[in-house]
Amino acid sequence: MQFHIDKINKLLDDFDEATLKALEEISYSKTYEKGSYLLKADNICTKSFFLKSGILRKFYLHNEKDVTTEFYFKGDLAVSFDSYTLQRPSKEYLQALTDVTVNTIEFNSFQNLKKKHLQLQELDFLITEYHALWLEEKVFELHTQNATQRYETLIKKSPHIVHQIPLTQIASYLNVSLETLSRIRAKK
Amino acid sequence: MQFHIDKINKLLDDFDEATLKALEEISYSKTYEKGSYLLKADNICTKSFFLKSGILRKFYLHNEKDVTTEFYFKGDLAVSFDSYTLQRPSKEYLQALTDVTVNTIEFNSFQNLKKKHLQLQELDFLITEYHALWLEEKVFELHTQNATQRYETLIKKSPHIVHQIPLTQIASYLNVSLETLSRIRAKK
DNA sequence: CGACATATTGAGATCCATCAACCAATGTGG
DNA sequence: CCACATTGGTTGATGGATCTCAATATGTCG
Repeated sequence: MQFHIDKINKLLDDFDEATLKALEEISYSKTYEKGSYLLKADNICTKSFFLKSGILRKFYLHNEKDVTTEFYFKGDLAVSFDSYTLQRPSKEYLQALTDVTVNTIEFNSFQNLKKKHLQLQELDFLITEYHALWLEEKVFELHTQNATQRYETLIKKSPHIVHQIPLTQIASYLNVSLETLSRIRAKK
Repeated sequence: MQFHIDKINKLLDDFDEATLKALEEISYSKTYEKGSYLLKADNICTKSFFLKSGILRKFYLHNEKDVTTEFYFKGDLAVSFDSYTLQRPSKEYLQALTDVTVNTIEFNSFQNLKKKHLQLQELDFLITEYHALWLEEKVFELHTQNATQRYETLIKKSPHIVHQIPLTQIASYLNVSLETLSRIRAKK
């Protein structure tokens, strides 16, 4: 996985002046207050959010409970993937867990820019590949690990999550009840 | 999802003569006997397989049991995604469940061809997107559905799987024990 | 038919969700 | 600055879903 991140960073380092400038021209900075929504269900995800500071979470509602699908930190790129890709209504919400500053790029602007800048096509491709690899790992973990193991994997991969985010949301991210997660932690 | 498949088909319909011809030149047909392996774990997945006839399955070993990750039918494209993408050793096996005929394309040949043919870049991108969408759906199902519901979803989405494939493998695909799946079916 | 793979059924064990009570920390209105 | 509400977390008891182990049945093919 790290290998793939390096690939993306290398591409970014090699970006043409022109490409960089064009990207800057279509992106704009925005801040959101803690608790507010960058995207709500039933709306189309027409923007991508590059997180400059703060924490985001993505979730959907299922049987009146929320299921957290991702946390985003500084440097992460947040979208509701299927809504963004297919430009259809989202099942997911994007919410600010803290005050947040993002660089925003409109889907349409980016698509237009891609036509002129081959490096952006490459970038988009690598990011999509990365997302798919990430999802494969997630499915693998859901298939092979129990609640305790999933929690341990999370700690190993993203120790910062455990320190900055309420247990309730971590539990829903791990697909475990709050109580079970609490017990898992008590055992150590 | 269907929308995205249509998008891919439309692109294929619009392919240049030159692109089509180049593709044909680097692909070759091959047959495998029932039970044989197109890819084994620890090897790098250097080929993609376009299935012309027969059935394939993809799986990995975990605690001495196999976990089936996918079935492939006529018209499907089979690779071990992370091994193919990163060109690193595979955790997964690709096995012929029946006698099988595939069109094979080498990873390297395809990458070279992509440089010259923009339409192939587009195709690769759309296929990767499709794979990611597919995985998102799978994670969603694992999070929200119990064994019975997952089985029903499978029947609805891929009724042919249930008729042509041993229960043992369907069970491991659904992440359910053989016994539980057998009971689920008995209840109907 | 006999042998081997595949599927069904039963009984007990295990993991985890749910429900409910409780506690601690934080915030808020009066 | 206190009383109370709210949020987040812990703990206990119970039940349900599903796994595991074991016995039996069914199917298939040389």
